Amino acid sequence: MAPKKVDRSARREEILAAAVRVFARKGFAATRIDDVAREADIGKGSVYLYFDSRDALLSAAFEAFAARSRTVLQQTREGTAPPLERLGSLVRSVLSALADDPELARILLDLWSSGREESQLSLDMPSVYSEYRTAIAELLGEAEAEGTVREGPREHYATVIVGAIEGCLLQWLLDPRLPVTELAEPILDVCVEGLRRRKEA
Amino acid sequence: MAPKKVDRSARREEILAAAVRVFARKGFAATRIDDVAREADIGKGSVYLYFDSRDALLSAAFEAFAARSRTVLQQTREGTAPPLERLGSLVRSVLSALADDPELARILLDLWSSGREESQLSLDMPSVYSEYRTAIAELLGEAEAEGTVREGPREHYATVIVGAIEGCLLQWLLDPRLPVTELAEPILDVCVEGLRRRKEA
Amino acid sequence: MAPKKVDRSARREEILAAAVRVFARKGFAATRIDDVAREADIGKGSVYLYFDSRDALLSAAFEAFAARSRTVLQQTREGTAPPLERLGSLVRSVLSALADDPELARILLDLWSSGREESQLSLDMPSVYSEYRTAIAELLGEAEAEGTVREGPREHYATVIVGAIEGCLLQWLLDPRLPVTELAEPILDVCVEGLRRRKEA
Amino acid sequence: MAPKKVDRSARREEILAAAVRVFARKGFAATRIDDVAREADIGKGSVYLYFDSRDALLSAAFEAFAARSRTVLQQTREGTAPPLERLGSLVRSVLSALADDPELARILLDLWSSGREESQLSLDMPSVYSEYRTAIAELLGEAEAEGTVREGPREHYATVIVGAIEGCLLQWLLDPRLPVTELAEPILDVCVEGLRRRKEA
DNA sequence: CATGAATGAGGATTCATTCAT
DNA sequence: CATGAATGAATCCTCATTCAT
Repeated sequence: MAPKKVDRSARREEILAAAVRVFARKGFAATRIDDVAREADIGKGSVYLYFDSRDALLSAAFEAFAARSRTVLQQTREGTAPPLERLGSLVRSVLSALADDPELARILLDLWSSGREESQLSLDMPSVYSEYRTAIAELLGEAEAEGTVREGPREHYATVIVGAIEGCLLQWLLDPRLPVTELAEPILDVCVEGLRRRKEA
Repeated sequence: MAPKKVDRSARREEILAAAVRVFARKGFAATRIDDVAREADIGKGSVYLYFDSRDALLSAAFEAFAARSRTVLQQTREGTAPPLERLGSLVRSVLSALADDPELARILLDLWSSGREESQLSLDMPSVYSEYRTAIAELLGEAEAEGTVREGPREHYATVIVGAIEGCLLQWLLDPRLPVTELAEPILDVCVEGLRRRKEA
Repeated sequence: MAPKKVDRSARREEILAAAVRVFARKGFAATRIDDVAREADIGKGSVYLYFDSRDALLSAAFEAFAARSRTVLQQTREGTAPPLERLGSLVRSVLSALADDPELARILLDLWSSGREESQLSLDMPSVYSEYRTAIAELLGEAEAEGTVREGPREHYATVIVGAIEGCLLQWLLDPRLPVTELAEPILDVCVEGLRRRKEA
Repeated sequence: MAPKKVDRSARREEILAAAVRVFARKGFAATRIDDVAREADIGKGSVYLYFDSRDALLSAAFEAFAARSRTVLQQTREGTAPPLERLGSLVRSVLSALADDPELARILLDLWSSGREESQLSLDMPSVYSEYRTAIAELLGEAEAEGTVREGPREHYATVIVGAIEGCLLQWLLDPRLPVTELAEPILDVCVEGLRRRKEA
C-alpha cells in the first residue's frame, strides 16, 4: 500500500556505484559481496534484492560502460562536421569520458578479462569494439570520399585507431601516473596525420 | 651443473607450460590447481614441489612474458638499421611473437588484470610497458635527430605507438577472428607515417 | 604410486553409516553436513570426496535400503515353501530386518518424504513398494491356485498387506515404544487369516 | 463476538489453506514463507500477523488434521451400530476424508516426518495414532464380548488395522495412481475377516 | 492492519594447501 | 620425489523474521 520510499532503481544504482568503486579498488576477482554491501552501507542480503548474483554486478557495470560507449558513438554518427573532425571529437570524448569517471575506467581490465568469448558471463565486449571499428571505418570512408585521407584498408586502419585509444587507456590503467587526457592530441597527431593525404611529393 | 638441476628445471617448465595452456583456455580466475596438474599429467601435490602457490604460477607466466618482451627490446636496441626501420621490426616482432604463441598471448588479459598497481601479486606489468615506451621514445629521438620524423612530444608519441600495438592485441584477444598478424603493416602505415616529416608543407 | 591405505569404498561406507546415524537422530532436513562430518570424525570437506552433495547422502541411504528390500524379496521369490508360508517369512524378514537396524529404519520417514514423485531427489521409492506388491500378489496367486485363499482382487489385497507392514513400521517410527518385532504374528494373524479360504461356505 | 474476530479467524484459515496447498505441492522443507504469501495473495509480512513462525503453519496444519481425526473417532465412539460395522465405517471415513481433501493428505508425509519424537516441532503425531489404536481396540473388545471376533491381542490387532489404513495411504501418497478409495473394502475384507470368529472347524 | 525492504545468521560447497605414505 | 586424501577457511547465496512506513 505504502509507496516505496526509496526508488527501487535509484537504490539499484547506488549499489552498482558502490560495486564499481570496490571493483576499481580491488578488482572483480578479489571483491566479495560483503565488500560491496559494506561500501553501499547496507546488509549483505540486500545486495541480492537488486542483483541476482555477484556476476550480475559485473554485468550491470558492463552495461553502464557499454551504454556510455553507445552514446558517444551515436553522437559521432549524428555529427555534421567534416569526418576527420568528428573522428577527433570521438577520440577526445572517449578519453575524457573515462578520465571523468576513473572508477568505471578502472574496471575496464576486469571487463576485458570477463568479456572474452569463452567466459561464463556474457558481456559481449567484442561487440563494443566492433561497433567502434565500424563507426571509425565509416568516418574514414567519408574522408576518403572527400579526398582528405589516402586510400587503404579502412577496416584495419580503424582497428589501429581503436587500438591506439584503448592501448593508451590500458597503459594508464596499469600506471595511473600517465596523463591520459593529454594523450588525445598525440593520438590524433599520430593517427590522423598518418592517414592524411599528402600534398604530393 | 647438478644432474638433478636440469630435470628439475625442465619439469618446472613443463608445469608452467601446462598452466599457461589452462590459463589461456579458462582464464586464471577459473583455473584450479587440479586442472593444471591434470594438464601436466602429474599429481596435484607435485605442483607445489615446483611452485610455491597458485599465484606463483601466474607470476612465472608473467616472467616468461616479460623475459620475451625484454629480448625483443634488446634486439631492437642492438640493431644498427635506421631508427624507423628498427621501429618497424619491433612492431612486427611483438605481433608475430604473440601470434606464434597464442597461448601466452591469451593470458595477457589476466596478466593485465593482475598487474595493476593495487594487485596482490606483484607482476610489475607497468615496467614492461614503461620499457617499451622508453625504447620507442629513443628510436623517435634518433629519427628526429636524423630529420626523418617531425618534432613533437616523443614520450607521448611512444605511448600512442605502444598503445596501438597493445590495443590491436586487445581487440584480437576479445575477438580471435581479427587477423592480428595482418595488423603490423597498418600499424606502421598509420603510426610511422603519422610522424614522418613531410616533404614540405 | 602409494596404494590407498584406506579402501575408498570402505571409507564411503563409514561416512554413509555416520550420515544414517545422524539422519536417524535429527531427521534429514535438520542434518548439516557438519554434523555428518563430526559423526564420522572427519573434516567437513572430506564428505565431498565421497559424496557429491548432501542430497547424495540421502540417495545413498535410499540405495542401501532399496538393496536390502530387493534382497528380501529375492529370497521370497526363490523360496520353495508353500506360498502362505513364504508370505509369512517375508513379513517376518521385513520387520526383523528393520528392527535389527533401527538406524536405517528411522530414516524411512525421510525417505518417504523425499521419495514423493515431485521431489528433487529421485529416490524412486514408489518402485520399492510396487515390487513388494507384485511379489505378494504373486504369492497370493499361487495360494489361490492351491485353494488355500479365497478369490478376490489380489492386487488390492497385496496393497493392504504391504500397507499393514509399512503402517506398523510407521507407528513404531512415530512411537518407538511399540514392540515392532512382536507385530509380525498379529499381522499374519489378521492378514493371512483374513484371506484364508473358510472350511466351508 | 467481536466483529473483527470473525474476519481475523477467517483470514487465518485462508492463509492456512494456502499453506497447505503449497506444502502439498512442494513439501514443507521446500516451502518458503514467500510461496505461502503469494498463494494466499497477501504480503509476506502479513503471514506473521496470523502465525508466529513458519513452523507454526505446519503445526496448524497438523491441528486441522488431528481435529478431523478426532471428529471421525468421536463419531465412531458415538455410534450405536454393531462394533464391526462401526469399524467398517471408521475405515471408510478415514480413507474418504483424505481422498476428499487430497491436499491435506499429501502433507501427511511431512507431518509424519516432523511428528517424530525427537523433532523440534511438537506435533504429537504419536497421540493421534494412539487414539486410533485405542478406539479400535475398544471396538474389538466389544466385538469379542459379542463373540463376533475371536480372542487375541487386541492392542496388536488394532495396531495392524491402523497400520493397514495408514500403510495404504502411504502407498497412495508415494504413487498417486493407486486407487485409494477402492481400498477401503479390501482393507475390511482382509482385516475384519481375519479377525472374525470362525464358524468352527 | 498490511506491507515488503532490509537484515544477517546459517549452511552448502569449493579449493588451495598440507602431509603421511 | 611424488602423490592424492584430508582439511577447513572462505564465500556465495537463501530465507525466516523484523519493523518502519
